[in-house]
Amino acid sequence: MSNKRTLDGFFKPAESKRPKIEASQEVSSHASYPYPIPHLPCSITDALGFAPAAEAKAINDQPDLDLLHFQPYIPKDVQADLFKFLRREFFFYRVQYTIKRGSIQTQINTPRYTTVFGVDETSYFGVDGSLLESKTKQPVPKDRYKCMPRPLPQCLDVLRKITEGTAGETFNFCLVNYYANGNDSISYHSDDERFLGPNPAIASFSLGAKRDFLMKHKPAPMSMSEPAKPEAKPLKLLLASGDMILMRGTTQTNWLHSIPKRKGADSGAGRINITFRKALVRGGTENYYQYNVGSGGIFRWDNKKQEMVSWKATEGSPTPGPPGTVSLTA
DNA sequence: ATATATAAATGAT
DNA sequence: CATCATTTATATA
Repeated sequence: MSNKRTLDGFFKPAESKRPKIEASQEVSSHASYPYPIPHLPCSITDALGFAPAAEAKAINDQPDLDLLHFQPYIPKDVQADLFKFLRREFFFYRVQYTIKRGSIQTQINTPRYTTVFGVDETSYFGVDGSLLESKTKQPVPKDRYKCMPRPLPQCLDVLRKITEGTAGETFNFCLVNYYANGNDSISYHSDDERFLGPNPAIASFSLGAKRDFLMKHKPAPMSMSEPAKPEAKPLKLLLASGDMILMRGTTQTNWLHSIPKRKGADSGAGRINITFRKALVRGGTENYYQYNVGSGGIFRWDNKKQEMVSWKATEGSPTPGPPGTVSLTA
């Protein structure tokens, strides 16, 4: 289609206003994706060259705590575009399960949307997108994984590389969470799974709505009767769009963190959280895909409804976005 | 089975 | 009422 202005177009201001972000023609495709994911628009990629946009504030004045807070990391002028791009292009899952409370079955909707990319260090993706063994460079046996690992799409891989440079660490996994509103949350936990190794570094990005991030030291193991320890007050950080926190050292083994539910002001706005981490062994891959993808359906952002809607995997109807040339892999 | 994890429910300010 | 801290219930390893 031609970009020449027509008389018709002249009287349609909506047409000229629309493309705020230049659409990228290329996409990341992979057999494990429900549909191809567009590459990052170069306006965003270019701006990311200036990241980190601020020097980090070190937060290490408490026992076993070692973290850096970049406010922001993503340059201000593209932070909103990046948020919208990712929310629009990614496929999400809302893991649900049922439990019995007393006698009544209740359905639990995991209070956030999730999606995940990556594979642990024992494997990597070849240029054609196939999984290879790190050790032998041979194809991994078909039954090695119960899940189907997904390579990072280009748009995340760009961010990954920049983050690796800042952190002085390498990452092979990317977890993406979407907190649709103040009712979405995650309760206190640590990212201290064994498959991450002893002192995992985790880079966590915030985009979209501001949310509180609470951290508290793990309770000391209860010893016999005597020492009732006074629990220290949780540390509260307000995470804004474009911020990044790098958690390292002994932080994960000794601290818990959470995103609590929030009412009021920002409660209607969505927040995307992106974490980069490194899984060392197979178990990490299985775990992450099990708990962040599960077996439920796909959700996508509906710009008209301004909410996540379940996405029908009807044949051949891929992205609402522009069809482009297909790159072989991320 | 003991321990850990997670979200809901409850109680307090 | 919103937030915070604690407890409860269940699941899973």
